[in-house]
Amino acid sequence: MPARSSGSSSPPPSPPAAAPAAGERAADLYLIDTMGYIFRAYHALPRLSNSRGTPTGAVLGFTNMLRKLLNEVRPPAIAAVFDSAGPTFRDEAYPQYKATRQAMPEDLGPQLAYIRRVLEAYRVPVLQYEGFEADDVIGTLARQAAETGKRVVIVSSDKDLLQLVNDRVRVLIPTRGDLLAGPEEVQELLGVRPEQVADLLALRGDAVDNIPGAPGIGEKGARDLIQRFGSVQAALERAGEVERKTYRESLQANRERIEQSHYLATIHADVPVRLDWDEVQRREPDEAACRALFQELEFTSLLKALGAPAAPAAAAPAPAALPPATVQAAGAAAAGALLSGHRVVALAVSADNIGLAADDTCLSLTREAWPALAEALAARGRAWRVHDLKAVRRALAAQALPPLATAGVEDVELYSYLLDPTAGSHALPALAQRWLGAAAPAGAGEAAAVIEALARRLAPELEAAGLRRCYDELDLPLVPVLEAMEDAGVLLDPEALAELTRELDQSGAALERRIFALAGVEFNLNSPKQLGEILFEKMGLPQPPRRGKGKSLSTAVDVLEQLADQFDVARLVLDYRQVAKLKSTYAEALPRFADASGRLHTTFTQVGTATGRLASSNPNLQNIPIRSELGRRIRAAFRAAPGHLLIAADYSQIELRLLAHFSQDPLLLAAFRRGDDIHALTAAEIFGMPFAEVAPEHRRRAKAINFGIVYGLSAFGLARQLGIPQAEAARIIARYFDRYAGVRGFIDRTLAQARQEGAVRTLFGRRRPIPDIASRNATLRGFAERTAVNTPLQGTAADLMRLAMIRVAARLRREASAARLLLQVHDELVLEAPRAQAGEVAAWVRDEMEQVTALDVPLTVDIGVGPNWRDLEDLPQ
DNA sequence: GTCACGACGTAC
DNA sequence: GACGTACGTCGTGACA
Repeated sequence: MPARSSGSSSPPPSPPAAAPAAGERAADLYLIDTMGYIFRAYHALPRLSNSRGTPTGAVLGFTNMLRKLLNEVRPPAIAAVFDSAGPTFRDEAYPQYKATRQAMPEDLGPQLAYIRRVLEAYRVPVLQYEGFEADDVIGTLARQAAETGKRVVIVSSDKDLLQLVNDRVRVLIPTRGDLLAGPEEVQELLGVRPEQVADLLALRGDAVDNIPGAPGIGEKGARDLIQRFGSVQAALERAGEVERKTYRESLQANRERIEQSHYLATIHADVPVRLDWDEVQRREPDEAACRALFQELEFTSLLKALGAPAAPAAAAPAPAALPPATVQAAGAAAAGALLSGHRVVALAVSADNIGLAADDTCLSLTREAWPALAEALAARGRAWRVHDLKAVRRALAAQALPPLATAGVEDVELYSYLLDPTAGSHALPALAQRWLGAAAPAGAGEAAAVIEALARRLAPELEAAGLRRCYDELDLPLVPVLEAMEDAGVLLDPEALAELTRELDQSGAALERRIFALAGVEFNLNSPKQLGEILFEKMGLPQPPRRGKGKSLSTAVDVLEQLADQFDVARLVLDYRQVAKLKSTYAEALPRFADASGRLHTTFTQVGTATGRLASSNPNLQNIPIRSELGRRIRAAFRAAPGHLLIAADYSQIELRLLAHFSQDPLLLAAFRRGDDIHALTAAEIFGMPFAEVAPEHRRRAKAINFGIVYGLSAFGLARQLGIPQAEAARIIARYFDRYAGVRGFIDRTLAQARQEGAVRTLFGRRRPIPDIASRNATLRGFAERTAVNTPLQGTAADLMRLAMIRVAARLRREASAARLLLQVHDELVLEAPRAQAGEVAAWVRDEMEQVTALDVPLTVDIGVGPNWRDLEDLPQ
């Protein structure tokens, strides 16, 4: 199989400059869904025209896409497919098909002739067959090519064509950042397998293709139904089982229409056309014809590009060496040979597919080969290379294969994250593109090959950047800890939330009535736009300074707070907002995530933040309310299991302690060593008063300053936060730096280092690039500077917490404890322990956390133990 | 209807 | 211009 060339032996520059070109020979044949693309380009671009008034926007958009494809991918064979000019068999089957399709916009029609001339100038053959639509022609040609072992890429933004995707056929979606969709991406994008796309569209409909779909069933409903029943036919037959009335009745009442939709959505890959390889071989563009055409259209930038010499080949990073061909369907013998011949093996596991790679071989395993893999997984002394270890371990468990031991694993996702946490996606296709200049892998064998190549490519980078220790001691060992926490979940009391929902409903409705009465009109209270107009225009409240570039009047909490004393309506809106927020985001939403036993399993993302913190989603359990009394009702619904207690352990003032450590400021160091109330002390210092005389208001302002310092504060920001004049804020800040000169020094040193290295680091060496630190744009630079100051503090706190979690998890195992880690909320850990052991576990958890590392100030941990996440009793030191 | 985005608000 | 890091909900306007 012609697959990839092994490419040049010289590695790409490091890190890769700009956007690397797509991999050479990512496929053998490229088929463009021409009209589909043109419609997108037409709508996406402004209505350009040349000096004679000829509309040119769609032509330009199409030409740019085509040029990029030809130059960056250099397809070996390519064709632009058009729909039949006359009626097709679908029109005959369903006369109403396309009957309602909107007429082509009047300024698009004339552009089609130009687009054909563009294709002619670039010498890209046009395929158009009377009686057949482009989709069916593309489907047929792709099938024919794939059957002979060739790889095909379809260029289209039409969801319909995703049904053609398989191991050898992928869809390049220009409107989604040139996503190259293989079977896994289709699953990710649509939630169904490629062969179910037509079923999905039959229910959901597709306006672009004029597929009506089932009324009342949208994207989500269609996906759920197809996932549940497998096909539209099954969904129709078993419609009676559907709980949701809208869906059930729509299925039952629209059977014929849905079946028709399915027919229309199904691509017929068996139309009588034949792929002629000679015809589609790529040829060099006719430069003279391009030049003439671009002159006529007045495409000056394209003309300029033509004039320039061809891009030097060295500009693009050479593709890294990838193993040549995937041996499809490798049996036990091939797998056994690979495994016994290599100690280090890359492993990719998807839903039901497993790939292995080592050196220059990669395999997609058949079921027969799984026992060989199982044996290798269970053996010791082997080093595995993977992408997303947590997911791989889960996938193996789902297939009842032995667990993958964590030690020694190379996870290229974590490598990528450590090398640049801000790099954007760390998903495998993105890494393949970014580091190898290769297209997204299509099957499990190829995925393993890409992982193998990435591991070889990134491991030296990791060493060079001094990040090996972070990987070995923090990021890798954390993986199984997070996996266990997600698996454990946390018990939710749905009745408590149902009761709260009822109360919130009532008070929300009452607040709404009172607000409407004051406003004299009913409107959508949830719309900031409408609310702003009512408050500041109709009711004449003093208008806040308009924020940002938009002309909307801000109704944000700090604006309304200012008005709340004077205008009842502002207070009522604030109260309504709180009620609405708690109801929609928490009280109603959380129970929907609970499993059959009532537990909530979040997903912790280890590579989701710029600083090294974790992120939590689906549901996010790192932003459960705590500050207001009503909000704490939500927290009270997080319960310990029967016979158990929750233990919450949080680092006290960890970022300010780190500030003391980094800055070596004598006042801060002394304060933390004495165990002072740091905010009260700051108040005494900046307001020049004895400690004993500090009033709550002083402390509040000092607390805002302390937080501000950690966030890289400005006088403007502090003024807004405290609602004081900017000049006063500036005086307070000046006074702070006067008293805490060490902090000034820390900020200056950090900024100097950021300017010099273009990056900042945490105590453990975790690195974050700060590219804008040298920007001439003052806004960008200011942002970069604040980031540079904040990241070492926030990031070091995150590192310490990672280490503490690893230690706590290790001790739980060592002691064979029945307690479990459940949640992490940045500076807090939540555990669940049998009642009898809770006190003892709490005591040693505190100890492990406080002793996690030695700093120049003590770390202190506050511990609470109780039946739920709100009612916690302090465990004294 | 779908989608992307901004406004807003919750946490640390 | 707007003090750091996240994620979820809602409304909106553009596109279909």
